[in-house]
Amino acid sequence: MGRAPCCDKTKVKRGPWSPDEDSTLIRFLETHGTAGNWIALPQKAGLKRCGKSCRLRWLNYLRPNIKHGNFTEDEDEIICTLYTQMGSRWSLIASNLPGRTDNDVKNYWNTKLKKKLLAGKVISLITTNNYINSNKFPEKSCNRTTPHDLDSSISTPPSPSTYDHRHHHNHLHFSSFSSQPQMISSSSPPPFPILTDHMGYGSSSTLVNSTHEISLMSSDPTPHHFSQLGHVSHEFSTNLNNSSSSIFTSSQEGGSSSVSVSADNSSSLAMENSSNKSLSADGSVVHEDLQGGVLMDFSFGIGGPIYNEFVNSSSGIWFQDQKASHEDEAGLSYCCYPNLGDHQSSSYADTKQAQGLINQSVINQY
DNA sequence: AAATTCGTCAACCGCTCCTCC
DNA sequence: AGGAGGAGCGGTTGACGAATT
Repeated sequence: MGRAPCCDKTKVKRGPWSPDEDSTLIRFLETHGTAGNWIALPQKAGLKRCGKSCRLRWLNYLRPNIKHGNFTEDEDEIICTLYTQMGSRWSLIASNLPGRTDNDVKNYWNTKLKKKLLAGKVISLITTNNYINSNKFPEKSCNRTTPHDLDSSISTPPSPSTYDHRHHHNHLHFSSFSSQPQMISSSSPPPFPILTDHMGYGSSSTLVNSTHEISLMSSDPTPHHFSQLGHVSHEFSTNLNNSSSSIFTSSQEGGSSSVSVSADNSSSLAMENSSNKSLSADGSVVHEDLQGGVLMDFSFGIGGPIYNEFVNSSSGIWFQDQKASHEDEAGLSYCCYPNLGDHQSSSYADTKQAQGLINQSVINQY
């Protein structure tokens, strides 16, 4: 037997509030206050609303000194800092931002700040890693995020009791497949840049090894079997000892993506995409010089921009498509597992195959 | 120009927390 | 101590305008 609902849902009005309702609520609250009982308030005020709805309307919209929109850089910073420290405790975070409501902060985080931070973090992460000149693979690790843990790829806030600030310094933290987030520091220097692109529908990837050779890998139609392509129809350079080399691949939608890899001592990678529209709206990062990191895939032609994918070579990062454009693509995720040797995959057409492969490999190897 | 997709955000839902009796 | 019920919270939904195809 469940708990009785707070009001009769069939007898209360729902949906957007009218100006009349707003003024009725404001007048009542200014005169009487809540009298410590929101549930009884609508009846007293003459509103055909649920008490909870009244409370929400007042707290999030009508009460004095509410600020809407236009979060400042300072506020961004506060939100990011507090989110890192305490997670999605929106009311607590909002209490540090005068005039902001928990709902506002939550919406802002979910719609804008998360993406902004993600892009920034990726740059930050990549900037901290200098791995073109490294020639050793990191220790075995299985740092992964689940497709549902996009937040985790930014930084999974641990529970306050276990959080150790010493480990939170300019590294991404990943949670494993276990339901409980884990703090795993990506302290091992990543080995080599690895990039993948979706040349055609099958999985393909480009692997840059310690001698700066590039291998283009592709899966045949059979899952679990990857083989090195004998040849590729894409122009690429096999010599990264030059100060600058380029790899050209084609995106699925026909636009061509150009990745310039500079393998000189500065260990920088510059990337650009000649198909502007295939960049995500918030993908300005691809125009920046990235230190020792490689952008994976630029976009999929599935009806809209997606988050750009990056890989930190010591840790796979899962990125999830935004809202599915097509039903059967709902919840797609892309993955990269640099620590699994040659097996790289990100093409959405075989995500499930890759996932199966990766999961098996993980079981076998870790 | 119309259709489709995306982004935003107010509002809702259901759960836990807290207080009072 | 424990049960009832209101308050508070965080996740999610859905309407709607904007942007894109």
